Amino acid sequence: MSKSLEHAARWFHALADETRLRIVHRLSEGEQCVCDLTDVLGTGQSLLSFHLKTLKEAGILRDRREGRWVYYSLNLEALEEIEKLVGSLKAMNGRLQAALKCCE
Amino acid sequence: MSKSLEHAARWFHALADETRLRIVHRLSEGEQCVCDLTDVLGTGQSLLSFHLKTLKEAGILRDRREGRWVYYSLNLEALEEIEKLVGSLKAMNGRLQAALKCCE
DNA sequence: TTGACAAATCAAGAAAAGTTGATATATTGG
DNA sequence: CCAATATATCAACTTTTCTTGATTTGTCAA
Repeated sequence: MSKSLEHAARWFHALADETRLRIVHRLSEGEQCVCDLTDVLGTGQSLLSFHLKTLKEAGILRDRREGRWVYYSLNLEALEEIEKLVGSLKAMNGRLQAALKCCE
Repeated sequence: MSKSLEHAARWFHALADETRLRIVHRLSEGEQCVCDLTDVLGTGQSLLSFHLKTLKEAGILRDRREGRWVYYSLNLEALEEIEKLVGSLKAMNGRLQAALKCCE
């Protein structure tokens, strides 16, 4: 755990922003090119680029260039790891609860 | 989803810090009083208080006063919701993949 | 090759979050 | 009630992150 803390924190930080969550949600429908994501933000293109970079560097998105366009998609492995991590945080606690329940 | 985005972002933000993850990890062993958590941080007590507050306000921790001491514990429901949320982000994508696989 | 479009990068400023030390509040034991 | 201990809050400061507009890079089509 201790070594992966930094990594985990980076994951959560990447998800800790409404706009980025909106992007991830959009991409959960499947791969999309940047140009199709522009409407997610009311504002400038550079900001979208910034958020995409943040998510990509955290390992949550992958990108792929195809001619003029760049396509982004979710990295499902990362999301799975995050899901497991969250699960593991409550896991031990749950076990303790269960253990206590049996001894009431 | 759209209405809960802000809430979700607050959850992830609360978890987007190594120290707070360390606290959560500690608490996954069960409820602990603040005084037992002081060693999680190398530094001052007010900082610990700040991080606990951040986690509590995000709904991830509960607190309970018992005499002079305040005990913090995980809010398992919140962690479960977070886990489900992360799962749902990859879910549709997974379904699409599965759907495609069957038609190869 | 040039012009047009997609996307990334950069620099500068604004906003938010983290950190620190000092002080306040609450509770209990003496 | 007073002194001691646990925890929270506050104000000031530092650091990080977000946002914007301008510039750059890459790719294609004419």
